[in-house]
Amino acid sequence: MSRMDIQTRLTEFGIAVTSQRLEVAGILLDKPQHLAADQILAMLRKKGSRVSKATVYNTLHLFAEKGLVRALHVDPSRTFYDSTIHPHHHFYHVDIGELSDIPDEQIRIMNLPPLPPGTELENVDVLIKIRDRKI
Amino acid sequence: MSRMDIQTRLTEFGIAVTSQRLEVAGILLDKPQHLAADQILAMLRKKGSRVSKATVYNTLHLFAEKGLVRALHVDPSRTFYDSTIHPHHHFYHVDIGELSDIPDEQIRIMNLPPLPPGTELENVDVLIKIRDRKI
DNA sequence: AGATCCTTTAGATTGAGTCCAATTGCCCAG
DNA sequence: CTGGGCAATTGGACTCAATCTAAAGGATCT
Ligand SMILES: [Mn+2]
Ligand SMILES: [Mn+2]
Ligand SMILES: [Zn+2]
Ligand SMILES: [Zn+2]
Repeated sequence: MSRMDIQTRLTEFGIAVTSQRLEVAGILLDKPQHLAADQILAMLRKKGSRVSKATVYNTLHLFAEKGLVRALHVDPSRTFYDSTIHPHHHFYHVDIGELSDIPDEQIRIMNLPPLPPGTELENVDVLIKIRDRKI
Repeated sequence: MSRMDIQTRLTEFGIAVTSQRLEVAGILLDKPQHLAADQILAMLRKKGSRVSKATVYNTLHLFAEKGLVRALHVDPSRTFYDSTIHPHHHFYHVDIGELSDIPDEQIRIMNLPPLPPGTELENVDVLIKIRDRKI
């Protein structure tokens, strides 16, 4: 995704463009992936970028709030940000703590229960936990 | 659940009985609920119990490992322990950060995708995120 | 009693995430 | 241009769930 495309993307989602936001988006939106804030910060630093930790966190919160990326709470120790916003579900490989997208989008949930009164649906997450097969 | 029942429960799950473990189990297994370690610690302290923080954490880890309770990673800030181990799914009310069981157990997932090679299924979690209805 | 082994404990430490007050940078009115 | 206004950024202090450590406690056996 080119610098220009990213700029357009931010604007589409109602996010004011700044150089720091372009840098963070440039890393996360590069491909379908799940990255934690500290991983993004490390990648920025390796590139020689000087974006601060506070800004990385602020920016990811803003992106998630505006719907440009999706926050995932799976690993108990940190929040992952998903560059894919098209609805999809995940495998979580518990032995290695790694998250991957479910290729088959055909998962369907039958008999969705009635929601508690006064509430509305935000979204449905299916998380399939897998582990190494023990022979 | 009586003291004696809890004792039996621990033994069934291969957990050596100690007074601290009975106290922690006494609180968590009291009813179907989702509690974080610090909530359990606070409840113990209010009762005048002297179980240490380290023991509460050790104990909950042990319980989850042995299958007596289930750890849930939903709230990004802490781990909740579920006293219900019968397979079931959850609502997560994002506005108030509260977890509740889905009453209708009839949720069914169709078209479960093939697992990555060399892995086996551990379990499937469905998390339905809900929020206050905006009029 | 002593030896062995598991469990508990206080307190220090870790680390993701948040907060804050000061600074920077951008945009526009005069 | 110029400087006032305002959002965005920043370093560093701070929070707090969770973990670690090394010492003490407790049970069981001989
Ligand atoms: Mn957050
Ligand atoms: Mn844990
Ligand atoms: Zn994904
Ligand atoms: Zn539950």
